[in-house]
Amino acid sequence: MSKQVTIKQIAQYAGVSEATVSRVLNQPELVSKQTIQKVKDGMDELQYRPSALAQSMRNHTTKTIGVVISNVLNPFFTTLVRGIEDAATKRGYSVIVCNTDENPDKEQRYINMLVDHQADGIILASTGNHANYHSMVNDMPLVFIDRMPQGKDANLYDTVLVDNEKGSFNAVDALIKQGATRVNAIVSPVATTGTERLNGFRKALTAHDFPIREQDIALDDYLGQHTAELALNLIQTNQCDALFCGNNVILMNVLKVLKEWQIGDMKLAVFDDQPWFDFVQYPIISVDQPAYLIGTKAFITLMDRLANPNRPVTHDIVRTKLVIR
Amino acid sequence: MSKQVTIKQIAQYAGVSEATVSRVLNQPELVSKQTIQKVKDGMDELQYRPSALAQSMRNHTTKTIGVVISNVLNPFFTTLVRGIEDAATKRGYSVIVCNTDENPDKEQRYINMLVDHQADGIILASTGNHANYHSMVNDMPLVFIDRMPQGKDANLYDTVLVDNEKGSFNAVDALIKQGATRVNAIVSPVATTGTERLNGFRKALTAHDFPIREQDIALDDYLGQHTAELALNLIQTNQCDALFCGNNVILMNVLKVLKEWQIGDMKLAVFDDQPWFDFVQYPIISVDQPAYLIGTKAFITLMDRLANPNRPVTHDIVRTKLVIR
DNA sequence: CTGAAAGCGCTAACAT
DNA sequence: ATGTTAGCGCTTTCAG
Repeated sequence: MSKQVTIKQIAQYAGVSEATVSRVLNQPELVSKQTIQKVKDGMDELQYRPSALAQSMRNHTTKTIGVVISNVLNPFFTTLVRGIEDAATKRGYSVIVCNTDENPDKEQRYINMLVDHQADGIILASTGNHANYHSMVNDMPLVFIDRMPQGKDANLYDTVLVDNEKGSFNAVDALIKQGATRVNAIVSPVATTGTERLNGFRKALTAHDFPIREQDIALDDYLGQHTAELALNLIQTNQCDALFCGNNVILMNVLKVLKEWQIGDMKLAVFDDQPWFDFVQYPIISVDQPAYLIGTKAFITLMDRLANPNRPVTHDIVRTKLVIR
Repeated sequence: MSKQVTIKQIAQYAGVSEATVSRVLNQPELVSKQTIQKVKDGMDELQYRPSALAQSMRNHTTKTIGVVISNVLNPFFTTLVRGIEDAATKRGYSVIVCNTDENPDKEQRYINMLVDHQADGIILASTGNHANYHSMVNDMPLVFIDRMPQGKDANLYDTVLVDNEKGSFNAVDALIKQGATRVNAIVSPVATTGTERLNGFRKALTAHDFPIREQDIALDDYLGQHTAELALNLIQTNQCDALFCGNNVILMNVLKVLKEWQIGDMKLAVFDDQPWFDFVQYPIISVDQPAYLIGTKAFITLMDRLANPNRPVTHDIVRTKLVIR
C-alpha cells in the first residue's frame, strides 16, 4: 500500500504540532480559525483519513459491535441483521456478523474473537448451551435477542424478545377455527423458543377442548435433516389435517413432503412470516415477527447500555401479528 | 470493563520480559520449554487474550475484510455473504457487511469507512456509479463480484462473475421451447448485469426468429417500486404469454401482480433460483447462480491477491445452471 | 491558543 | 534463550 497519511505529516504541512491537528479533529473550539484552516487545507491536500485503529487503541472504543446468530440464511435473521446494520450505520458503528449454526463451540469461538477485537458490545441469539456468558465477555455489554438468557445470566442482561407462546396460540387457534380437527406440531428444540411455541400450541388445543397427544408433537433437529421424515410420519400415522410449524425452515421442509407425496389437503400454520407464503397453493397461516424492528431495538438497547452501564436491565417484548391466508 | 489483561502482566507473573511473552505467542520455537510453560500458566491464570487492536496496529493487518453489496435481504446476496463468511472464518478473518441499496453515496461512505478501519481488502458488488475505485481505496485489494468494474478500473481488479448473457439466453430459450409465443422482459438497470441479461434475452429471441420489439422490454428501477405497474403494462398491452424477470426481486413483484389480477396463465423465467420457487403454482424456469460458491471464490481470490500483490489480474466466470419446472 | 511528552498493547530489531 | 528499546497513529494531560 502507498504509505498512510498520518497526523504527523499534516502537522508538518501546516507547521503545527500533532496535538493541534488532533484538536482540529476532536475539539476544534480550542483552536483558532486560522490554524483550523491551515490544518484542513493540509488534510484535503494530502487526503488524510484518521486511522480508526489508532483511535480505538487510545479511546478504548472500537465503534464496532458483534451480532451472533444461528444463520443469516434464515430470512428471519437476515431481516434482523439488516435492522441492526441500518441502525448501527446511522450511529457510526460497524457490525460483524457471526453464524453459529447452533453450534456452541462456534459460538464460543466467535465470542472470543469479538472480545479480542474489543467490540463495544454483542447482540446475541444464544444457542442456549452456555449458562454463563458473563464469564466469557467480562463486562462487555450483551443484548439477548430471540432467545432468553439462562442460568446465571438470567437477570443480568437486556433482552428483546417476542411472545412466542401467544403468537403460537393464535396461530393454532386460527387453524382450529378454520375447521382443523387434528392439529399436529413440529418445532425446533432450539433454546427457549421451541418450548414456548409448544406451550402456545398446547394451550390452544386445550382452549378448544382438544386432547393433547404427545405423539402429535415432533421435535426437529436444528439442521432440519430429518424434518421431512418427521412430517411424513405425523401425517401418515396420525392422519392429522393441520400442521403447526415452529419456524420457516420447518415449513419449507414440510412443503417439500407435501409436494413429493402429492398431499393436496393440509392446513398449515407457521411461526414467522415470509412474503412468498402468498404464492404457495396452500393457504398458510403465519405469525409475523417484526424482525427488522427487533434488530433496531436491540441496537438501541445496546447503545443505551453503553451510555449508561448501570441502568436497570430492560426486557422488551415485541408484538407479533397473525396473518391469515 | 474490568481491566484488560496485557502482556505486561503476564510478563510480571512469569518473571520474564514482555518480548518473551510475545515470542511464546508468535515464535515459540525461540523460547525454552520451561519458560513457555511458565508463560502459558500465567495466561491461563490471568485469562489473557491478546488485543487484536494492538496487533493490527503493529502488524499493519487487521484480519478483517469488507463486503459491499446492495442488500443482504436479497437472498442471492445473503447466500453470497454466507459463503464469504464461512471461508473467512476458516482463515481467521472477520467480515464487515455493508448494504449500499444501490446508492453511490452510501457506497462511497462505506468504502471510506473500510479504508479508515484498515480492512485488508474489499469484496465489492459495485453500484457501477464510480469509475475510479482505485483512487478511493489507494492500494487496498478489491475483488469485484456480480458486476464488472468500469472505466479506469476495468482491468485493474480481480473479478468473480457469472455469465449473465448465456444464463439468460438459456432461460428464454427454454421458455420458447415450452411454447411461448411472445416473451417480454423486465430487468433491473443495475450496473453491468442488466444489460448482459437483456442481451441474452435478445439473442434467444433472434435465435428463434422472434422479432425484438422494444416495447416488450421494461427497465425496472432498482428499488422495485414500479415493477408491478411495469409488469401489468406489459401483460395487458402486449398480451405476452411469457415473462423473463431479471432477478428474484422482480419475479416476486410479478407474482404479486399475477395474483392480484388473477392471471392464471403465464410462463415465467427468472435469473437466480430460490428454493420456494418449487411451491409456486406457476412452473418457474430459473437460472441458478452458485451464490455461495461465488462468495468463497471471491474470498480465496482476495487471499491470493493479499499473498501475492503482483500476480496478474484474474477473471473468474462461474457456471449457472438452468432449472426447468 | 499551542506544544511536548507519555502511553494505549503489541512486535521486531538489536543486543547480550 | 532472553531482555531492551523503539514505535505503530492517535489523544490527552500538563505546561507555557
